Amino acid sequence: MSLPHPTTDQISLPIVLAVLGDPTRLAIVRYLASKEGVPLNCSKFLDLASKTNLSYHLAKLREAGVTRSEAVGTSRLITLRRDDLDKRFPGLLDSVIAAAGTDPALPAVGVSEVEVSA
Amino acid sequence: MSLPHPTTDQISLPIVLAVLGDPTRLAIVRYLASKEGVPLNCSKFLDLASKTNLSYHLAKLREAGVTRSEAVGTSRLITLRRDDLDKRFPGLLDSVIAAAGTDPALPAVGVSEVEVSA
DNA sequence: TCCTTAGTTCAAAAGTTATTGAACAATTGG
DNA sequence: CCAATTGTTCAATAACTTTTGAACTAAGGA
Repeated sequence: MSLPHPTTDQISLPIVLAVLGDPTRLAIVRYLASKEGVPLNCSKFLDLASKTNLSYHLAKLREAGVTRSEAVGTSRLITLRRDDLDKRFPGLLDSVIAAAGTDPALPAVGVSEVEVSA
Repeated sequence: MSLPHPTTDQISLPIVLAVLGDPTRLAIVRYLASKEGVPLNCSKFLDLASKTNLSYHLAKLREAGVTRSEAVGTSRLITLRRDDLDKRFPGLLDSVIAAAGTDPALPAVGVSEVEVSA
């Protein structure tokens, strides 16, 4: 870990909700959740926004305590802070992700990599 | 009912999250949840914001589908749309309200009316 | 070393949301 | 009818957020 992250008890509910209230960031979180445990780098999200803009949104997610970003070489490995979020706000992340899955207005997650290694 | 409300399936997750991400509105929702079933009028929230500003925030909550506002005389009776939210996004409202209860950065709810009729 | 890849930073512009006060409308009680 | 109560609307402003492009840093491979 290298970049500044809030500790678990510094995570604030209104900030988490506001951060997840942005469609781009919600899509990022859904994608991370669908690949739970697999650290992803920013390039995985380039279909969602420009590189600069992604940097901005990923920083927001990190600063809110929703994701963890670890610098590895020139990459940032990004993971969901599921354990910490579950500890701090039990059930919240699960219900948000489940809700996103049933909101027909939101795009299906992970559509852009249809069996890449088939 | 008189003012425009979205139907249950028009309720959008990012909009609900963004609306609940504002501290004033989150406080309103927590208060409504603590008085579940009792319709409240705007004056109950005057400690949270000015009258004009409340009108704005209550309209946001209504337009997002979080609350229902019914015009009765010169009052608006405001209730949580718990049934609809639970149907649309199961568990979401509960986990948000529970999370708000355990976030020490948020004020305790319903403090300003300490047994009014004691 | 030089080039490429991965991502950040900065400043500007664009867009959105929140807050305010003054004026307004509608209902109710005297 | 008059006045008070309840809440809305409007326009202005303030404050924030998002998006952009150009310039940058840092690591890794040839």
